[in-house]
Amino acid sequence: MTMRASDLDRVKALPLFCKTTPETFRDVTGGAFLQRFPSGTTLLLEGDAVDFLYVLLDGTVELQGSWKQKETTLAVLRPVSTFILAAVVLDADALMSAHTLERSEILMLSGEALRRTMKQDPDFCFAVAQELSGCYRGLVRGVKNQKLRGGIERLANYLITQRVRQGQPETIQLPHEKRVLASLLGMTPENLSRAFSSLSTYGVVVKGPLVTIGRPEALERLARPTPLIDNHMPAADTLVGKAEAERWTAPERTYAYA
Amino acid sequence: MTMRASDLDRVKALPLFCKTTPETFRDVTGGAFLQRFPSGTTLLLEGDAVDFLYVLLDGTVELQGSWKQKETTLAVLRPVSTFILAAVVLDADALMSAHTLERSEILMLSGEALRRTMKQDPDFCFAVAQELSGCYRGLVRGVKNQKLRGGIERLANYLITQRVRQGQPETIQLPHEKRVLASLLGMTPENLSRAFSSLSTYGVVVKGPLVTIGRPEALERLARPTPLIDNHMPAADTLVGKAEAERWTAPERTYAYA
DNA sequence: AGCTTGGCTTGACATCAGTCAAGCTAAGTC
DNA sequence: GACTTAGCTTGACTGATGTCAAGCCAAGCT
Repeated sequence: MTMRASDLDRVKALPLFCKTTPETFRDVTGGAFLQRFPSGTTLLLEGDAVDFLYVLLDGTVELQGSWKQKETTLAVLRPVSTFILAAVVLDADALMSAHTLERSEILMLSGEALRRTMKQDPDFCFAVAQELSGCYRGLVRGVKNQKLRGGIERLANYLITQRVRQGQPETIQLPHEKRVLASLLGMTPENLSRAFSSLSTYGVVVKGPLVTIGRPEALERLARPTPLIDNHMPAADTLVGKAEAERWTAPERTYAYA
Repeated sequence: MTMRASDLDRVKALPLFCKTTPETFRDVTGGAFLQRFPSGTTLLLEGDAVDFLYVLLDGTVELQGSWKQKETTLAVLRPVSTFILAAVVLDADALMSAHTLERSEILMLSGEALRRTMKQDPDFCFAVAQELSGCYRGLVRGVKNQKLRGGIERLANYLITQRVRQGQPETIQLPHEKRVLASLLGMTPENLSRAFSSLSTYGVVVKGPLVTIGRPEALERLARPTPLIDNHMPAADTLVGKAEAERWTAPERTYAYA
């Protein structure tokens, strides 16, 4: 409940809000409240009515879908991110469940206020539409990744993307547990292990959460990343949303393939 | 170029436009033009800049993604549908290519005009946001379908969904070639054939494009459809967009499973 | 009618991915 | 420091899916 001014500043800096007028921002954040959750808390279950737009300010949140005892990770979020925007806009039930992977701080904005404000402020509404477009395109990339590539190729591309986001170091750090990564990549933990070991041929060495990419060129020849699937936007100090990430275009690079 | 008044009426009836003022509708459709394409025409390639919002008025359009000589079908559209809305809103490159599967009539609306109008008319902008949310949720369903179910289960659920959309007849008609269906379901044509034959155990009989579902209950026990993945909205006479389909909630039914 | 074509099917095979069970390792506990 | 636990890894096995090649069938053509 206690909300620091700095928290609101971080929300205001989100692409969704960074161009809104102070009045609109006040309207949307009106009945908002900040909540802290321990690790492993379920925030939302599939099928639940969605009353709030969630903004992750600190910690990690996993979005997952399930069917017949099986579960799959659809996304792993890090601060600062919003989630379940689409369900809020349509005032519909959630299609995925959300739970914390670490102790997290989450700001909850009234969905009703958000919809009302959208109808009043066209600039804000446009920002929402842009954010939704970005989310949509992120999912299109995900479907292509899933349907067109095999497990090892997905892992190889994941590593390359992480390397770019972390500033091209020789050794990158996996941002979450391997079992979560496996689920995100659409494979079992056992298979992820095997995929890692088969990448040793390409100079990849794993040591706990640390992955050293000895020969990036070799890995890229296998992975064949393309801007039409992989968003290689580097991590910036500026906060960036799904929409901005989608507007960004890759610099000249050796994408030799269609 | 020749555009019938009835064509515009059908566009106006789309959920995107059905609540807009005549002025806004005129603004958006201002520089629009209608074009006819033969079967097999490529409308758009992955990576192309997107200058228009496309509205399919007649025929069939396939959206696909590709990587390394492989292609996969992301959606098959029938009239009346819009496509590549997200790319238009962000003024970004297309992530999927589009081509006609039949002779088609397509209305092309200026993307620039659409974005301009969104910023002027909050109600229209809201309708766009709703449509985008619907598209997003459709993709979430698609990812869950792909990652959580096996090939046979995907086919079984596809058949059940078609049965609902076609008004629960005993025999349904596949709306497109089997090779397209295979790609849509994320499998090879060979495997689709085998999947069909393994469904014969559940009362499914295939005769060309006609599929008879002899024991729907048996098929449902295998398929385990759920409103969190499958959108069983019945085909209505009223034109329906992605957003409306998402707002619709399933009637009481025997979803005995989580 | 005979021919050609494209789409679909079938079989044999190779490859890939999931499952089960056991063992390893590192972190936290007492 | 020994114990416990959770996460990860490894191996053997099974089942699912892709690949290649051949054959079938119906539609359209000459």
